[in-house]
Amino acid sequence: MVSRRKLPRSFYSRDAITVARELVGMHLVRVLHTPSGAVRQVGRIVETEAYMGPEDLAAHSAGGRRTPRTETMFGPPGHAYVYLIYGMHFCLNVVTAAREVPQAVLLRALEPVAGIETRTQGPGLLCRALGIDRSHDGLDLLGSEIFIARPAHPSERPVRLGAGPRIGVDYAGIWAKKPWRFVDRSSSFISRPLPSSVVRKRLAR
DNA sequence: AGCGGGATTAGC
DNA sequence: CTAATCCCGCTT
Repeated sequence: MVSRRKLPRSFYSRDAITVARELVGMHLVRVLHTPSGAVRQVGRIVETEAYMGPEDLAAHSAGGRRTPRTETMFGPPGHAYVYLIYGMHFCLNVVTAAREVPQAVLLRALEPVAGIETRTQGPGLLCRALGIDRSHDGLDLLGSEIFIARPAHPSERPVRLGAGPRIGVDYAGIWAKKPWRFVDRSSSFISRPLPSSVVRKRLAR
């Protein structure tokens, strides 16, 4: 039963970098409760990004900025932070750390496992495929609508973790260069390949 | 009130 | 490379 493997609050009660690394390979589960039953979608998380809060200029919570939009990030860990970007796409994040510590992990891509019919390679596409929007902001990820679980069969393909700079945050100066984007290098479903310099560095070892 | 821009995507 | 599209955060 998947629910027994649902990640506990303690998993999210750590810094965003740690959570972002460990979320790669986990299963994101979306359950649509309809009058005629429940529809379950499952995707393997293959790409994440950590946003470290006040000091991280790439984060929405940079400088401790607390506004109606970012309020959820200041709340307890293990909840969904969903925002609208470019007037047309939603992005799903997982709140981490602790109350008053506005850190989060952006879920950037999934590899379909069950019930996913459209592309999930990119944060906007991921939300579109799972029907996630601003109405899910603040949702508890230990609930039954959206949650994350450890794969039922650990014997499946192992994660080959790779890291590189985060996407689309060039305005953040040195923070844009931190290797806080994590991908499963064994997956062909990430939104974009890691920079060649990173790959070269890894191969050179 | 008004204004500028964005943790993206698709299309030329 | 650029348009699309609109909410939000900050300035007047």
